[in-house]
Amino acid sequence: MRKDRAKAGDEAATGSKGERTRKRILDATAAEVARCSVEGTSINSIAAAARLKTGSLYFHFESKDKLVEAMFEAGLSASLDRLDAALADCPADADPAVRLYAALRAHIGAVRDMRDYTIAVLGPSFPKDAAGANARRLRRDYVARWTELVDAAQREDMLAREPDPELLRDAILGALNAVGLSERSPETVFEALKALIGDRRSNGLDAADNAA
Amino acid sequence: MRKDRAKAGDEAATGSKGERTRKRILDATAAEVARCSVEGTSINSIAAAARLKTGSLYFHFESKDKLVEAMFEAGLSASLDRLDAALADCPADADPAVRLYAALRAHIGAVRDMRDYTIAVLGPSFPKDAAGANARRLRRDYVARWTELVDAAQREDMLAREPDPELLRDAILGALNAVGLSERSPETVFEALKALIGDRRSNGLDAADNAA
DNA sequence: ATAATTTTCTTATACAAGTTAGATTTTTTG
DNA sequence: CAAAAAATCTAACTTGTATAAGAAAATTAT
Repeated sequence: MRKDRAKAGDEAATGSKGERTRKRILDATAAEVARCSVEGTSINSIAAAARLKTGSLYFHFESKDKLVEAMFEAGLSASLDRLDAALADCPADADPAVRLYAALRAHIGAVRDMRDYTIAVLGPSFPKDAAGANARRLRRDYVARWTELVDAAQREDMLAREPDPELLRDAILGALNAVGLSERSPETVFEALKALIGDRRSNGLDAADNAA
Repeated sequence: MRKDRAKAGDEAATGSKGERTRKRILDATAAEVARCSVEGTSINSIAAAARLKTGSLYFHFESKDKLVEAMFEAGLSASLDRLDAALADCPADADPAVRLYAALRAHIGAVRDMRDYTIAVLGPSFPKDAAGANARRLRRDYVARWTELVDAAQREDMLAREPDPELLRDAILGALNAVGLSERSPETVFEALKALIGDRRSNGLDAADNAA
């Protein structure tokens, strides 16, 4: 009955007891879902990971589906917030490469800081079709940001113009997801993606590397 | 008790009745796993999709795990065969771009011709750690081919040299998987990937587009 | 066609998962 | 500290799932 206020990034042991265990349950859900995908995780394992008995979960969430959905929403809205913050840091009229690189770093940073949530949400486990209207909307917003970035990059000839922007966006996000979860340092991962995506304007050599 | 002979690409209604239903079961498994991931699919739904009663599956496969594993093996070995055939068609000393593009086309073609198997195997559902030693070996072989391709491309300066080849390979495969399942025509998909990957030697304009 | 064999169906069992309701404990509040 | 509220536990019930064994049907060979 209580309105949600818990975000995925917080760390301190703040809020009432209820809010704290609610957060613990969401964290546990993210961890389990990241490991076993949504159908593969039982509410038993979630409860165990949250140091609760199975039935107790139902005081905080009315069903497994609602719980998973809440976890998705928390992860997605945190990722989206980070992305928007990063984009707000560089002016809208900045070079598309700068903005695109900022987005790459934001995504990689999100993976680093909220690994389980990110894997659950952006990674293999996410059920593109099920997963509640709210989560779907957040995810649509997230990829919409990338569509804009790619589109702008194409208009400025940073990226090839021929391919459909949405196809190119999916390819970039696919690469990002595949590599974002790697063990390497965020910088290494970022450099690899930058090298893959490239910049048609700077022929051969790299030049535009001025990010926030 | 019968040695396996059914591959994933065959289409004709050939072989004894047992082999035909065995194939039907594998197809159904691929379809269900592609839709719901491995833990999400019940042996009931597989049986239904194969027009059988649940118990009858156990005449052909001794357990759900073995069945899923057999499906993985069929899909992987078919994909690998296609990739190797495509690579055999262009000489080992061909330009790395030509070989890389051939591999891209082979992968996209595999997705097109055996959609469910490919989604199950290369897509989100595949359990990287579980899934039987045999399937794991096949998958290792598959990505190994790509490592070689990327490595060669880096040596010839088609791709940037700095990024770790395995990181670059993962990024490319990630893009490939994300976009390979798209509804667009294989050519469109291929062109988008080619544009993303690019060729550092042909600055700006495209030139090397002579594939098998 | 008849027998042998292969394939499929039926039925039963055991277990795990999601869920609920009520008792019990903990936390908060006056 | 006592009463109210919030949080957790216990112990069931329900359903679905994987699997096994034997009967029934369909295929194949003779």
